[in-house]
Amino acid sequence: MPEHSLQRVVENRLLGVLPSDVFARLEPHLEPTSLALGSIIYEANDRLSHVYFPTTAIVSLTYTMENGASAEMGIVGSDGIVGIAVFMGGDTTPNRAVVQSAGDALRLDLAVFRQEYKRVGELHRLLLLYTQALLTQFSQSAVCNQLHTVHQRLCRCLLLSHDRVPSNELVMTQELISNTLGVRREGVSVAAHQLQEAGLIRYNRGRITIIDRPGLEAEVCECYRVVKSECDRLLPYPPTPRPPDS
Amino acid sequence: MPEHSLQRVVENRLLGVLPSDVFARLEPHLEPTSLALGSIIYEANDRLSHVYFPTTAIVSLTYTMENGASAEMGIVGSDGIVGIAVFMGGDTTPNRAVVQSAGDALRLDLAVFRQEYKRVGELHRLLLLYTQALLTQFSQSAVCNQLHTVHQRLCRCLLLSHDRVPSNELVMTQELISNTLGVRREGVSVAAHQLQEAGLIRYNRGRITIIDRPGLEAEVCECYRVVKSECDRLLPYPPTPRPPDS
DNA sequence: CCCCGTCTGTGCGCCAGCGTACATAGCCTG
DNA sequence: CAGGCTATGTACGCTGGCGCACAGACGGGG
Repeated sequence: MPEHSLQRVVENRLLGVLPSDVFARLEPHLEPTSLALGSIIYEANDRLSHVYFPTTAIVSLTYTMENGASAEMGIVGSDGIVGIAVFMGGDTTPNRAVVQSAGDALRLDLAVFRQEYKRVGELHRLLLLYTQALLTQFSQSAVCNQLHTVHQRLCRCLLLSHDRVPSNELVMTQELISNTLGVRREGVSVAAHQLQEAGLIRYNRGRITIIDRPGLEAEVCECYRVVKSECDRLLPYPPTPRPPDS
Repeated sequence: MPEHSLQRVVENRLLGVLPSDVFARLEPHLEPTSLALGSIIYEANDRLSHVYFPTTAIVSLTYTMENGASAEMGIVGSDGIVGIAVFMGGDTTPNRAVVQSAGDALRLDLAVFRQEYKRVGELHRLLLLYTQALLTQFSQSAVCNQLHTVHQRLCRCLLLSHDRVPSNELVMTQELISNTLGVRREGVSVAAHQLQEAGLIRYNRGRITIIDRPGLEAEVCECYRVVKSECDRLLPYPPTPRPPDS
């Protein structure tokens, strides 16, 4: 059996494209963790003790205002890492990380992570590329929030989430979605209802099933495609594991 | 005279905090350029030949939709660098860089820049810190665009611009501001009129003068403070040159 | 099996900002 | 100094989304 067989079953895109020697150094320290819906990985200005590589969970990066209102700037799933501030040098950020769809992640101790990062090798390179992809997410959120309707933005949210999860079912409530879109829960309710009427999704008490993905793609604004294609351009899929459309 | 005397008169925060040996290597290649109002430094997906360190100009990073509508995700002034994609590894980004307030910049050839960056020294460290500050700008734009009024966001735009320019006068038209805020020009017109009536600013055909800065700070949303304090936390001012409040 | 907490649906008055259309007012140029 | 271009002011009807107030409706626990 090939020495990197373990790597193949690791369903995280960043870990999946690491050279096997780098992965081998990290692998003993990767600790499986399950992330519950709505739980908070870090608060604004928290110092982290670990970084997280989601596998089936989706984590939403949001900012919460003094008055309690909140909005999202980007999401991290099996394509990325939670905790970029620890390698960008600032250690903390003003946003918080909330689990938006329940699932699993691999967490890695900060000391181990930093040691590997300092080698300025492939991990370093990949993380900066990922950070650029995240920058695109952030910027497109700014644009989309300003120029598009709740309906369009809900489609974007569903598609981005679907891309980062292995199944057709998203475990997320309309309440949580409204916090990330920065709109009222009722607004999400009517928009979701329309999508269900149109036969694009089905949902029930916190479980959303994507039924007609091409249909959603037809309704979504160009922001989704910009983020998606930039993400694919910057971080190719792993060579052998599960292809994107399987 | 100290060997880094030239550095002191360089009114760019990033260049200003470089160790003098690093600056000495770059200095011969820094080429003064003047940036005209509304001119475009790079288009979406352009490959750059230089990076730019603004000194008195302000550059707005915006995305333009297929239908021509646009919105801003962040601005770069004397605190930063235009062209982060060249060191993040992606080479291009989906946004464009437009000169939002006329002024000057120092430009640096890409080959020279990359050579210094590859040393993974102080320049490398500072650029990643700056990128994190920019990430905060992007994310706060996403939040602010969703949750705040045109009035508040105009104040934010004026204050962020004022922070990045040595004088009280901003050379920018309401038309350009409306492109960055992603709203109608008429909307900017009424908001600016209110600020003038309140005695906070004065303006005339593309020239805006900040009269009452504390007054603006009283009207702006918390987003401004978040960006400002994160920026100051991550990138301290140069030790000796011009203090921030002079 | 029933109860209660959570999740979702719906209605109504309100307002910020849009789209459109046009008016005025500086500045530059001839 | 006249004419035209650019920048700014104003008005009006329209609509997306807000705030609020409830009304179901599903599902897990006692």
